This record gives sequence, structure tokens and C-alpha cells, in this order.
Amino acid sequence: MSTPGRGLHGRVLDTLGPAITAGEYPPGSVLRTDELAQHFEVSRSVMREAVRVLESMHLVESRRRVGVIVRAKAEWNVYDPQVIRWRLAGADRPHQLRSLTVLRSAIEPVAARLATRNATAEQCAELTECALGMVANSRGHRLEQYLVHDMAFHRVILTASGNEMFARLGDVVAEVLAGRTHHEVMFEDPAPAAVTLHVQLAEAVREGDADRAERLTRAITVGALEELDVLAP
Amino acid sequence: MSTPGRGLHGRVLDTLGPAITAGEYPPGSVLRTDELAQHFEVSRSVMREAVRVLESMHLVESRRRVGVIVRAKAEWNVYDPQVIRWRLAGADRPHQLRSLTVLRSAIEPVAARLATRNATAEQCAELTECALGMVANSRGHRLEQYLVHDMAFHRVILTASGNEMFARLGDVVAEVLAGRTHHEVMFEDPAPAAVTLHVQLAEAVREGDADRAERLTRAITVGALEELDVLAP
DNA sequence: TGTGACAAATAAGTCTGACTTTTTGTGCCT
DNA sequence: AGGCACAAAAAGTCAGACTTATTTGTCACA
Repeated sequence: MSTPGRGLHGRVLDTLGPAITAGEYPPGSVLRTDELAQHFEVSRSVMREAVRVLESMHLVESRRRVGVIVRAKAEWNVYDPQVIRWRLAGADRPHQLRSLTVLRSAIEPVAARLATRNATAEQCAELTECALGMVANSRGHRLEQYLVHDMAFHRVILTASGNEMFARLGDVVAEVLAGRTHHEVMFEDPAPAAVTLHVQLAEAVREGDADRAERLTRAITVGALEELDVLAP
Repeated sequence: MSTPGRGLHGRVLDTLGPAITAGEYPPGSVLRTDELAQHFEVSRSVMREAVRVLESMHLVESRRRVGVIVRAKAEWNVYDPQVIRWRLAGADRPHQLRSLTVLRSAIEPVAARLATRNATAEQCAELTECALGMVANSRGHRLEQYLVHDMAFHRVILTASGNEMFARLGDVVAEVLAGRTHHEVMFEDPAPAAVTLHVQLAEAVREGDADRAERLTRAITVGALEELDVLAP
């Protein structure tokens, strides 16, 4: 996923970013650029670039004569895909996963409703294709293939909504879905009911039935939330 | 609002960021760091820091032997508050405002529902206070004071939801509300119906009536959408 | 004519050292 | 106690030299 190690400063971020988002430095902690540069064995210019990136994510704040101050969690740019990845890779992964699933439950029903108005013929076809792919891989422990189609399905819905803010959540939703398959307990085949819902949703979008599309999507996301409650009570 | 001019690289971003988000450089355009540094009359190190920030926002991509490539709009981190501000300040402000209002219409009803479960006593009190403030300033062209309470109201709802992803949209919603008052045509006092809805919503949250809270919030956001349709058909 | 390897050109990337600027704390003086 | 001047500290800025990856063009060879 993404692009690890695009330059020295990226290498630094790969360890400093997760450390900060994991809460290893309590808010208000002060880091000094020179010390960090020494610690990571990079030049000050490289370290400064890394700090600038952290600053643009609102993870830290750089102040003259003081140093680099770690900001409180409430100020972080939690929609930054990089921040999301770091947090999903860290200790509060379950908490983060829940937050994102709740976000999905708010966004996706509305996106589906909009998709019934804005989806192109190609997008409708793609949707049906994805749904069929899910059906085809819903039995016999073909979880990996199922996941591919599931991620594609939701991405198409979000894109077809025609709202750029929704569309950009495609990566996030994909990450959540992938997380469920890869990290959580997921030995069994997906629930048949969920598969059916996706097929019906593709139908509803194709037919332009906004209410039905919204209702079906709500059912899907409620299912995802309940699944979370079972796994992490 | 935010922090303009936090260093030289910030000054550079203040003009380069808006230029890129305004679409002045078509996707695929190649910028050269050295030329930019000359143009802005800063050293290369400062220019590099600015580029790193743009890169972390996925506005550009830096490639060796090639230069700094402007990414397609679809790749931008459109949830980055800085990007949102730049775009709201630019030419496609109406389009951006609509995207954000649709986002509100998806998020806020769910946030309000959650708030009925998670809001603290203080937050309920604050909510009522804001609603009263809105009532008190709803007549006689006290738009500025009305706005302050309106922004605070929605911020409390989002925070009280207990979901950090929702909470972080407080700034965005505030920006949208402020935009409506300051930039759009807004000579008249707010619609009495809207004011009433806020008062009732504060009530519903206090009483823990989830369905009513969600329904009322939906009414508020639908109102905001209709208002947009009237102003920019 | 096409293809492969090799060389040159290019722009980003990195490092270092010197210098500037802002902020904070301290301690002296009233 | 209050305020003012001075000194220290750390980020910020700059310039220049050097490194490295990548692209592109060329030339020989099949």
C-alpha cells in the first residue's frame, strides 16, 4: 500500500509517524530537531522536511526557541490517509476501526442514494460485475478474491455518488474491509445475507430506486457495525 | 483562522497552494524546484520544505530527474483543512461548498443520533445555551452573533457524538456556515423554522430521543441543501 | 530495421557549516 | 513586586558542493 521510503525523510516518517500517532509522546512533549536528526542519523535538512510533513498533518507544531511540540490527538488531521494507516497499524487499531466503520455507516447510505441519480451505465455494469464476483467467491474460503470484489464494489458506489468528498473515502473503506479480512478473526465465509444485500443494491442503483438503495446500504453498514460488536465487545 | 505565514515556506504555500488547488496547473504539469525557488526568491531548502508539504497533501508528486508533478484532482487529500480553505478561497468555491454541504447532510444526522447517547451534561447545557443564543440573535440583522452560536451549536453536536472522525469536521462545518453568512447573499434574518429546529434538537439530545434528534438534524441539513439550490441553481 | 547495452545529461536528493531571528528566561535595578 | 535589558537556545534561512537515480539518446551489433 502507498509508497514506503520515498526518500530519506520518508524513512524517518515511517518510524516517527507511527510513534506519535501511537501516543508514545504525550501531548505537549517537546522534541528537538537536532537530536532527532542525530537519532535517525540523517542531516538536519532531511529532518526538517520530515517535521514539516508532520506539521502539515497537525501532529506537531514547531516553535522557535522551544522545539517541536506534539499536539493533542484532538488536533490531528485524522482524515489524512497516512495518519489513518499509521493508526491502523498501531495499538489503537480496534478503536480506529470502529470510528471508521461508524463513518462508513453515515456516508455510504447517502452515497448510494446519490449513486442512483448519478451513476453512469458503465458504473452500473461494474457494480453488477462486482456483486457477481462476490457471489462467485462467497463459498469455499475464497476470502481473498471475495475481498477484492467487495472493495471494488464499495469504491464504485462512492465514486458514482458524484461527490468528491465521498469518492475520496474509497481508500479508507477499502482499508477497513481489508482489515476485517486480514487482521480480525475471519475464518468463515461471508454471511449469505450480506452477499444478497450487495446484489440487491447493485439492482437498486441500476433501477434508480433511491430509497431502496439507501435502505440496503444501511443494512450493510449496520451489519458491519454488529460484526464489530461481536468481535470487540 | 489557521496560521498564515508560519515561516518562509508557509508564505510560499500561501500562494502556491491556492494556485494548484485552483487548477492553474493542469494535472501532469511539471514544476522545477530550482525555478520555483528563484520565482519565490527563497532558498532551495525552503522550497523543498514547501514541496514536501504539498506532497503530503497529495497535490504533487516529486520524481527524480523529472521534477515536481501536479497530481490529478481525484488524488488530492480533500479532507485536509488547508486544502479545503484554499479551495473555498478559490474559483470553485460554489462547487466545494455544495460538496461539503452534502457531506454535512450525511454526517450530522448520525452524529446527532450518537450525541443522544454520549453527550455529557455539560454538553447538553452548552447545546441549549447555543440554541438560546441563536434565538436571541435571530432577528434584527444580528447575523454575526447568530453565526457564532450556530457554529458553536454544530461543533458541540459533532464533538458530543463521541466519534473523533465526526468531531474533526467541526472546523469544516464552521467554515461552511461562515461562508454562507459572509460570502453568499444573506441579507435577511435566518428562517424562523431553522431556529426552531435547533431549539428542538437541543431538547431531543437532552432527552435522549435518538430518532427525533436524527430527524430534526436531517431537516436542518435538508434546509441547508435547499438554500444552496436557491442561491446556485 | 530493431534491439540491446552503455554513456551522458539532468533534476531531485543529501550533507555541512555558517549565519539570522525569535522567543524565553533570568537577573539586575528601581 | 514590577519592569527592563541582556544572554542563551533552538528553529529558521541560506549557499555551495556533492551524490544518486532516472531518463534519454546514441551507437554498435544482430
